[in-house]
Amino acid sequence: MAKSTTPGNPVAARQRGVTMKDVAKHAGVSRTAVSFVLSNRENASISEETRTRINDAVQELGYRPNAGARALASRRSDWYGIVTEIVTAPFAVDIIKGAQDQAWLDRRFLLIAPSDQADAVGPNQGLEDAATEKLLEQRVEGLLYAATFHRGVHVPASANEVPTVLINCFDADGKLPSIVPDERAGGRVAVERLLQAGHTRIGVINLDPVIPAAVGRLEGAREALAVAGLELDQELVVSGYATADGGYEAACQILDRYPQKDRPTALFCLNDRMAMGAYDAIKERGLTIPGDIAVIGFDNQELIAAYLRPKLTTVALPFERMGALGVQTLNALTAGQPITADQQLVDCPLLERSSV
Amino acid sequence: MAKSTTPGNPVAARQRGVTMKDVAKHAGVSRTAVSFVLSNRENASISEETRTRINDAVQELGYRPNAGARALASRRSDWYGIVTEIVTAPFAVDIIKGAQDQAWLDRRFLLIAPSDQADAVGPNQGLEDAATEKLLEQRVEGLLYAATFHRGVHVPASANEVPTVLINCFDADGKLPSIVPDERAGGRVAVERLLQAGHTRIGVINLDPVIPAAVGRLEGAREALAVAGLELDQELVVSGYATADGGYEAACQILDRYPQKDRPTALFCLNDRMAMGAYDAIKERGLTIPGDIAVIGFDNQELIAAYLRPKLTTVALPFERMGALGVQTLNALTAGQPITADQQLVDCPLLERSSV
DNA sequence: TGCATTTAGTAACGCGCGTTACCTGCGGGA
DNA sequence: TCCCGCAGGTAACGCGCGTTACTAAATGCA
Repeated sequence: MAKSTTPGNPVAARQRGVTMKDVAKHAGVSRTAVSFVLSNRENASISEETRTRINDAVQELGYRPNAGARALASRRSDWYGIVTEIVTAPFAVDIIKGAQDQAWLDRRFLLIAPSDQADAVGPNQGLEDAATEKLLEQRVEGLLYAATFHRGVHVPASANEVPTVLINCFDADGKLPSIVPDERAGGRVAVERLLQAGHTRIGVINLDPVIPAAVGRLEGAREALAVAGLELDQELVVSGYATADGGYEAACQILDRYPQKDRPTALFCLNDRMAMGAYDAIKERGLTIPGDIAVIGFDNQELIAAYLRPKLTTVALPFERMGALGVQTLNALTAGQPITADQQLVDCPLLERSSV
Repeated sequence: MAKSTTPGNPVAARQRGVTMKDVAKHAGVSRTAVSFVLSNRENASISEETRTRINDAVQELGYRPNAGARALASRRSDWYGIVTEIVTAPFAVDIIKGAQDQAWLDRRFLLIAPSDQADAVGPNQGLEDAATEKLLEQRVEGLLYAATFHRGVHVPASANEVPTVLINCFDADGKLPSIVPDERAGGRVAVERLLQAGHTRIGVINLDPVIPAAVGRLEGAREALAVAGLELDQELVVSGYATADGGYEAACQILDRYPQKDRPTALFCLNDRMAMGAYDAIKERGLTIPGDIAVIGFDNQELIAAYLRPKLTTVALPFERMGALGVQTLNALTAGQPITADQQLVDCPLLERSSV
């Protein structure tokens, strides 16, 4: 498909915007004067009178600056780009929200480019490369990469041309700064909450044990138990698929394995979807939440956690905050701060609802 | 990998971008020749030899076009803008995905600007106006407005300066084209499915009766019943808050009102969240789904519908398709098609799972 | 009065690119 | 021989703006 614009400039010609030149003519001054006033130059000497005359002209003509031309002349675009699979798999969409809000505050524009990358390792980087390339063509001053779940990733080589920050993922090559949730602290706070409610025998419904989320959260759980002088009973840790069905099955195993007196009185589900399944398993057995079994989740997926009955107490992933921090970090880097491979850990707050 | 864009001299590339002038010098031709080759001009006469020489130079230097400069010179940006509250309330995030994928196919870039507008009517249009303004400063060639739920909206006046299309909402002033779900057909298909499964006494858990979604879906339900020679029993229609709790209570009302033989054998829940609550009400009464009571939802909120047990049969809102259609409509408008206030209705497909 | 500042503004250049007008050779027909 | 036409380019302009030099008048100061 070639460009379908015919030589005649059909559409573009229709709409010619008001330029500085027009404003200048209308105000009876030079274009330079207009530029000075609009950019609020400090050591420009423009009398108060012409200044208002120019501002009036701007109002009357409805002048609107041309961001592209400005970027070209000033050699800075005020744009950041974010490459993300989140558009495809919207689980962590709050990252975008956080980043965009922060960018808006900082008078920057965030260009969002989709990356359909299903797996981090495979050579399916076509679209991701293309997205990065497209963003660089727009002359973004910084790049963000955001993943739907915490993991290591490889970024396209061309990302090295501008400051780059990873969000909810980290550089598998260990060269770029990143912002990730503090899974361990999250696991700790979850189990602390259960301990505080008097539970000492706690079942854990685990994710795939190799992913960073599972490793961190479980370690945090161990730490919390250790502080209370307890140990994590490996028999009470059951892994399953990260779905409601997986959670259901894992919960059944844990609940049916013991006579009532040895049965755990609380379940720590490493994500909310599995907690959703665990609810079913518990209710099926005629047990109540939190009376007989307390449940605590992880992720704070609103649609689940806030709508389960009883509402699910869970640990939130700080997506929005990570997004904002990403932009702030980019601000620092573009301002000249040296690039390091630091990992910023962001707190995962406990959200009390009614299941503990 | 074979494409060695950066390995040459990444540092130099960062400091000052490679321009056409550099490519021209490297290839020993004029800048014009480079421009002609890169834009694939048809009636330009460039020998095959210099053409390849230029392309080689592009590769070797890692030249990347400057989108802003190109837009400035050619007076077309290839950008569309989308103003949306979806970033804030990600329920309908698939609209963005659909729009972005389509834009990508059409070699256009979609700029996403957030609008924090909580209510459609209030004068809280500050942020929305600012977003529109910002997009126009980028010289977008068209605008999309996307809402999280189907309703009438007012768009900022400046939106009239470029072609504008509304998605999942419609112009309260009746002047702009819009793309909305065919709620009525969706309601029809849901009830048809229940009828086909043999249900004739169907309870309806309704939304706020005045919103377009409720009006349309209910009307569709009536139509389907009429075709089967049945009438909608108004006693069986219960409204509630659009939440799981609301659905729970409404379901309780319906289920407890009648002796078993008069009890409806199916529930049509006008959204999935309410269906989620209805599940609880049904299970609490020792009834099974779909054995004793069939349930059908609306919206296809994946996190709910795909994870409820049994999985929820529901009618999907065609967000992705609406997004894509929005971009396609914009393509037509920017290509010169006259602007009308047409409402395009998009089908809501039935998703069979296990609750009917 | 004489000279140096300061005030108030303007002319002109260039950012990177698309585009139009032009220029140069060369082969062929009359 | 002359002229025409065409392949194969190039010079030059302008898109809208930031920015640096420069100018011309008003003011300060001895």
